[in-house]
Amino acid sequence: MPRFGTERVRQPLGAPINREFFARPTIAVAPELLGSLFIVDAGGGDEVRARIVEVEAYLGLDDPASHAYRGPTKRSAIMFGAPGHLYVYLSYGVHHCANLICEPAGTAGAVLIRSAAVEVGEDIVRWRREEGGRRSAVPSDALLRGPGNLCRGLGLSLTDNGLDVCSATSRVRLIGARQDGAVVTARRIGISRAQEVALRFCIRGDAAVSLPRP
DNA sequence: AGGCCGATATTCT
DNA sequence: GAATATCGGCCTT
Repeated sequence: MPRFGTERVRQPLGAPINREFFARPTIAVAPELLGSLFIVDAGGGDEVRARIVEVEAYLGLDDPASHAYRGPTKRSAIMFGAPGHLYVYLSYGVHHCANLICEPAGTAGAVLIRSAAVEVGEDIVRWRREEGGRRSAVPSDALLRGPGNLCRGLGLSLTDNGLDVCSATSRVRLIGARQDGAVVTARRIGISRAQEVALRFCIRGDAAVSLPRP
């Protein structure tokens, strides 16, 4: 086994991200997901593609801000399961949040996808974010800004919980891509415990990153 | 530019 | 009963 935090799994550019990539320490996976393309089938042969610009790492039994902190529950058990799967949960009973499971099976960890920039399918996203029966008029950069908005714009909900993003036939997939911008770290958003650790990773200066921008 | 609030599922006290 | 990995609207500086 490689030592914690030192191993490298190089992603073939433009190719699907494989399970080995996710079966590593969450804290190593999180920043390397920046720049990757998140792909969601939209029905009728259409798809939405979005470039990930902001993520947060949520660790396991030693991270008080993680759903896995108190061990597996009905909701959080998936965080202890196989890597490369989607963990979608309902936040405040209203908004969905999407995560990618990391670490080998048996060890908990997940990366929360906080924000992305729409590359393909902007009109589909605008309709998903409709307000008052009309397509959303928010600026393009804000369509998938924030974890709740991201799930709404991509059409992700509890029915997508557990999807294998490493499967070529899955409704939700990922394509690896190198990102050239600088990665900036910051403290995680909206938590009350473990506030001191810098486990939020953003592409510096990207307009699709949520506020407050580091 | 920032504070308070309501909506409300899951989990914890 | 209270807290929470949120968001948009409405209010006050």
